[in-house]
Amino acid sequence: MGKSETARNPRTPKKTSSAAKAQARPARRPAAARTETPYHHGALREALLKAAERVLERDGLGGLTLRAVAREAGVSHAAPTHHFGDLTGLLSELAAVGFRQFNAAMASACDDATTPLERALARPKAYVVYAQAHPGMYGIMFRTERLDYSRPSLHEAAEASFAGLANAIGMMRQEQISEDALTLTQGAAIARAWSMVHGFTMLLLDGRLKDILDRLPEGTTAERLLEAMLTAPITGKPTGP
Amino acid sequence: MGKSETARNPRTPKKTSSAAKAQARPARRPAAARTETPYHHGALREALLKAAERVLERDGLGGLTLRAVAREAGVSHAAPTHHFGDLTGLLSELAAVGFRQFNAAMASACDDATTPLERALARPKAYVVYAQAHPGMYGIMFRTERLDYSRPSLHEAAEASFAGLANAIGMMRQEQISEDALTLTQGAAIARAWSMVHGFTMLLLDGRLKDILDRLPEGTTAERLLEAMLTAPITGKPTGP
DNA sequence: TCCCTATCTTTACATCGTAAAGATCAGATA
DNA sequence: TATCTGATCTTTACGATGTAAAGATAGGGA
Repeated sequence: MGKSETARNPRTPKKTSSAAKAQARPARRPAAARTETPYHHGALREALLKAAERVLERDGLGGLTLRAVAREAGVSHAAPTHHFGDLTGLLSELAAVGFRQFNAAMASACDDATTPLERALARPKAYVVYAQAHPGMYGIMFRTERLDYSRPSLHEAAEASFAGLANAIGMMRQEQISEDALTLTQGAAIARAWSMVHGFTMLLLDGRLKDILDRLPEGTTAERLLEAMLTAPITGKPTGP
Repeated sequence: MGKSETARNPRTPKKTSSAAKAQARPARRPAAARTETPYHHGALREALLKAAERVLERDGLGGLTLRAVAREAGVSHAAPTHHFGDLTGLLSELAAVGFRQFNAAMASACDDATTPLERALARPKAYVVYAQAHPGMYGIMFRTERLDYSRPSLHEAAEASFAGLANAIGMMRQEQISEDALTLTQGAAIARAWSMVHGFTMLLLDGRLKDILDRLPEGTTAERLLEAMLTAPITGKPTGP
């Protein structure tokens, strides 16, 4: 507290004497042996992303700033610029990390399912479980407006996420989902599944389902409500509000 | 461009001479006759909310700052503080305005419906139409994290919105929705309807449904997709080719 | 050995939210 | 009528943020 913006291992700022140089850091830095970061970090990009994840979990979306991330990584506040350009760049790369985590969680959940009902519910449940476990990351992925989907890493990760969803819907409907054309029914099925789970998750994270949950039978959990929501019988009429 | 933060009708800053006073503004301000704002605005609170709405439509969520709103209203940057406390206060009151607009649009749309199918689809369609017409306001209502629901105006407006939704579900299911208790089936129906429409809207506004829409038959609109999404059975086998 | 380029730091600036103190006005009070 | 008081608005100030630009430093090839 009270430290002036940067707190590295103190280094002589002006002197370029090679003696001080040799004393201050290892002569050659033998491939990730030192934990003390020298002037050139070596893997600052990854370090910044991990620092950003820590800041996000600790301080939430509002606390995730370029300077806070740089502070957490122990570098100057302008260091991230060289690796991510601007805040949008950092957020986009972080969102890409999130999408990859997310996709991995999905794939893992689907592998564990055996019965058809389990296979149908595994994905949406994993979706909500991930969001609840990483609300900050989910916010980066789906709440932030400052994302640049033209960045290849983010584009690919998000695309993979969508492809996984479309594929799951196709599996459930026992038909092949074409890459370049969809019937209205297919599109509606995908949009419905995605909208339902995504909407449920956002409302849940925003605390807007609290009123409903409180009025449900004692001890009804969000997962149980999700399950009921997904498996409810058709009432005969359209399902809109 | 380049004006130094505040631009009111120029006023003598130090002189308190009553002659200059009489010249600079009307003697009594006869109940909203002058458009030139005197020192005491008279209705600054409402003026700030309208200014905020303009800024939101013009510059989007990212451009909506306390200082921008004050600028738009033609007052000093600290003037909003007295009426809204802080940024959270302004956003919350603006969100309340949005919820009231939203509720009015819903009610109006339901009134126009005649057939049962129309009655079922009127609300979700109006929901999406409102969000598309006022994406900034929808963002304030559902995307912002800085909202204070303990403020009565926001709490009531949002509560009314939810009550309208629950009521519509009750009407459709032809049963009374109790105020203090819900069956799991009822809760699931409400959560499903809300999640579906809210999720669809967010995905649509974020441009995430663009891929789907592009792959659908030529000229399929978002509304048509929404309709198909709402009128098709939830689970089951493919109903078409 | 020397220079070149990528990487990181320092410095600077405009903008933002917020707090505090000063200016101004409307109406009550005398 | 004159003064006082509280509400309203402005001015000033401060720390934090994103971003640009210039300086410092290393690593690797000429």
